[in-house]
Amino acid sequence: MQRRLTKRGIERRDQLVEFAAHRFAENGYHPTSVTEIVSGLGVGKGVFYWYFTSKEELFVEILRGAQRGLRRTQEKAITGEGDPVARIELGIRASIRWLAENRDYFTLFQFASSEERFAPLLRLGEDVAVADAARHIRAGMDAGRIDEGDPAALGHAILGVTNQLVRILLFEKGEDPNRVADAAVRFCLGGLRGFSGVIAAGAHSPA
Amino acid sequence: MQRRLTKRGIERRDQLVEFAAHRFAENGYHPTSVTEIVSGLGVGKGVFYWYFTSKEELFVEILRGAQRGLRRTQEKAITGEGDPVARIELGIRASIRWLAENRDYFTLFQFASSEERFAPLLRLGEDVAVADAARHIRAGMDAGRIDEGDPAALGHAILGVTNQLVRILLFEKGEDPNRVADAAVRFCLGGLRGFSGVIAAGAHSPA
DNA sequence: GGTTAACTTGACTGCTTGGTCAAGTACCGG
DNA sequence: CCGGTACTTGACCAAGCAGTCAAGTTAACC
Repeated sequence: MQRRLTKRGIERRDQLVEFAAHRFAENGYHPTSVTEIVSGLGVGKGVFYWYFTSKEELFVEILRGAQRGLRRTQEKAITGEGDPVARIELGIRASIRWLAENRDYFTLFQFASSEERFAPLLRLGEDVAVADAARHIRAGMDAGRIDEGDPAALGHAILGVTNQLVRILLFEKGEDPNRVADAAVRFCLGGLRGFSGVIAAGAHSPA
Repeated sequence: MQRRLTKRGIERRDQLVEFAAHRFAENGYHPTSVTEIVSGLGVGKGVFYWYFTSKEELFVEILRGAQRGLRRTQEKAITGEGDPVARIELGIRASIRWLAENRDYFTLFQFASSEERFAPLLRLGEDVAVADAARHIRAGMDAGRIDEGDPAALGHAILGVTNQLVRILLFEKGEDPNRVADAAVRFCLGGLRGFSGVIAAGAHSPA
């Protein structure tokens, strides 16, 4: 049950969330202890457990908040745009911008998707994002602008490109977010247009 | 220094590696203890430390072995193919097949890329894979078959699509690996062909 | 100023871990 | 068959963890 927090309590709680998110991203979820989090803020252990029932609850809340933030950013970016393909592009650019500004959350998403206790939540958030994208992809197909295919699968392909280029070009090579977005948009829109026919002989090898 | 192992020792060591890889994938690296690994095999703790100096050393060895296996599979798949675009397709298909057969390693790659002590090794393996792909991409560009762009970035985009579609369509939805490969190849070859021009007005928002 | 509840401290507890090591067993070569 | 080395056992240790809680502090309301 949600306890009533004062202004001071809300500020402390937000501080814990923000600091913990950063430490989890820098150091890993498991290697980061509750003691490290509270020591880093110069407070006692009981403060932590006043606001959260467990370390895991805090982490789940961080993930959920990040997912909401990303989704809001994408929705805001495409509102008012009539062309479905342009909406897809704006969505890609918005998510890349958000990820550029929220590197910690990006890292936490990556970790969470590979640990069974958090993967379902991550998957849920991805499904929401992909369902959002799939609507625009379907609209683009109806307009004859996008090749036939499974909109959800295409949405996931876009997600895969975005995440990988953000991780490599943005975070590891430090390239300009706009250039990273240009590369992602180019590849993804080309991918949505598709590519007919199988080229390679023996591509479907016998089982 | 590499100690001399007997046939029995080699078999035990391989058994530890294989069982640990599975447990790490199922349960997470950190939540899986050395005790759990040796109990699962019905042996004592000392066996583990006879072959490995630490839990971390075992994990690193598992990652390296998996990376070698994936690379060998891709190289075998494209050997003898003259068309660079076909080589790219065959490489994508081979990696999807290998990942389908080695789900545990896929999960471990995902985890490792988000933890700072393992991310550099993962990144190294990815760089090798992408450098391999970039050669074919460059050859395709020289032949006028692939759009201009940074071959390494395009290689990473392919990696992103492959990993995401494998995780979602193959592992979570259980689709046929060939269909997953078809979707990946289609999107990637379309992406390599590129997509000219920026569509959306205001795509480059002011900072 | 007094009362109350939110907020805070940090010692403490029970538990688990990674890693060690003395002693025992198995196997192989001479 | 024996000696030597590889392999094995599992109790033990030091360290650290997540989480608890009695007691103290702060701030807001009357």
